[in-house]
Amino acid sequence: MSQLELLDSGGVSCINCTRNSGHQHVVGTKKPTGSGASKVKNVGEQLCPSLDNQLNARGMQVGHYTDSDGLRWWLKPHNPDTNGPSLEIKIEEGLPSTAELGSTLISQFLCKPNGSSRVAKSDNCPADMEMQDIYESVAHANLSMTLAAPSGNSNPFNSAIADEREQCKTSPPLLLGSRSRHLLPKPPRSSLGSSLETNAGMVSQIRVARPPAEGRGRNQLLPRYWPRITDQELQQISGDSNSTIVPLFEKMLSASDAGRIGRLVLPKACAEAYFPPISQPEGLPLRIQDVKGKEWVFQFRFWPNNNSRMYVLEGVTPCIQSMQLQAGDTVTFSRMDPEGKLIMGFRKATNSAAVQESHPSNMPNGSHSSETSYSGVYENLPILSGYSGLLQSQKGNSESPLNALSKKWNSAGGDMNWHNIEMPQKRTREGLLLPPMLVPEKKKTRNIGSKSKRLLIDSQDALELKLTWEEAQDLLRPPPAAKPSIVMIEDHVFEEYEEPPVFGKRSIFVARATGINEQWAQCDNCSKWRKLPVDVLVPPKWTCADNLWDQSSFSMLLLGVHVLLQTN
DNA sequence: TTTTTGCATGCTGGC
DNA sequence: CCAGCATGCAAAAAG
Repeated sequence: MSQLELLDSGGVSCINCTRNSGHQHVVGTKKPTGSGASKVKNVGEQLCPSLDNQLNARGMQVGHYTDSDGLRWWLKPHNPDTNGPSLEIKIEEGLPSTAELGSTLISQFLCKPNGSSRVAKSDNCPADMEMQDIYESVAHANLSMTLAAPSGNSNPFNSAIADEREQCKTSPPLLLGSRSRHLLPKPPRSSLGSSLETNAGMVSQIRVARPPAEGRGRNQLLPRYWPRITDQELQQISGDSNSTIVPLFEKMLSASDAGRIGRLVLPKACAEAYFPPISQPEGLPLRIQDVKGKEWVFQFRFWPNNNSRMYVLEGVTPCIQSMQLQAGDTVTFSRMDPEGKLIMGFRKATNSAAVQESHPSNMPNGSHSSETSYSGVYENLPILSGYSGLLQSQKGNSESPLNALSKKWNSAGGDMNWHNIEMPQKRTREGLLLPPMLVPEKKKTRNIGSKSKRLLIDSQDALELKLTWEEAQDLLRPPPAAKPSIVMIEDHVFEEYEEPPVFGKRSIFVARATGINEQWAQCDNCSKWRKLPVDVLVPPKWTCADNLWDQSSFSMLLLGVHVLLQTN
């Protein structure tokens, strides 16, 4: 087992022993080469200026989002310093899962009536044009954002590497010149009008997969590793300090990761992008602060593997145990700039079926969410709670969105099945046509393979669809010039925008409900609108006679956005 | 005998 | 097809 040494690092609390300061956990350091605990010591003062400072100075930091351009921000360069060094945005592997799902879903909804993989232009669709911009920026632009090589030997890890001598000796200066940089977009913010702007604080809690911070390598991180962190969590991490928290990546723990071996396999691209470069298999000790403020030193190393490398963090068991993590939970890695300190957070997979067996969700409405803990703050972070909207058809025989979706879910040959809209997996539903987020997948990720021992389920997918709708809300906002017509549904006033961008046979109506926290559904029989409990799942076919009150929640309806699909 | 370690194997998803 | 990665497994080390 890994050695555990306590070295003087000052002011670090420790839960494995009762003392609160003056020592430091050093784990995973038993190394034949001697690059282990015995070599771990306090990192010296910064030897190299941090590139991140430069980046931050260029507005590249992600700690604070103030822009309100919506999803476009995600996918477009954000370089306020147009006179700065040459930047190109690189989106090599695709969109973040959320953006991918969201924009793709919307595009499928709105722009792909024929199931085309391309986004068709639509001159009578301003929103479409916006989305098309997004798509084209993604589809065309192999946007590579590379910061021109800065001078100097910047090292953002100077406070994370436990042994700076080894680092400097074995690792060349970061290949900053080749740093591929991913823009750090703002999370999608609803621009749904004044009624929602009053809830800006809530919006900041939207959990989105953020395109990761600038990395060193050229490898684009897979969206599943993109950090999902809310603005609120960022603020919790940074606290009142001037530090900027840069979400780096996250990883769902596999059974192996969470096992007793104490080896956390790191995604190669993440390791190479955000952790210090290592040239020797034994790697180097890496100092990481966990959510409780404790500092751990893990051995960051790699194994040769098929002419490649397999990066691992060794000695994570005590840390994982202290966080009470298990397979399916997610660990997150962030960097605190300008110190360059690595921060390790976690998010419990409360919506994991496997985890639920022992940790049923305590969400009062049964909605499944995830909880991220940073800096010792562990609390439920409601993901768009407090609002529900309507996702129902227009009156008459109009096909509800859910209907449309469910049909597609069950239509293998449909032109808008979930596979086509780039959900991670095919979405075939049985029984109640639940939205994907509410139905456990037989095979959600590669973690759930043929091997029964693999326990993981993907807690991200559910979130992704939710985010899809969050982004949908952002995308479906009416054109600025659109003037709403006021309609009354029951006693509630809706601003209904009926400047229908026509996509094939569908028209889109976006209505903004003002000040409601209710869910309404239209009876398929009598066409009358009924107020339903927020937590009720509304199936595609719903009549007043249906008793739905004890169904699980349907949290796709959020922010009071009323998305109406109408068949022309 | 148990645990740790280093590598191998094979599945999976992306290209 | 191939890279990535979860996990298996055997050898080495430790108890």
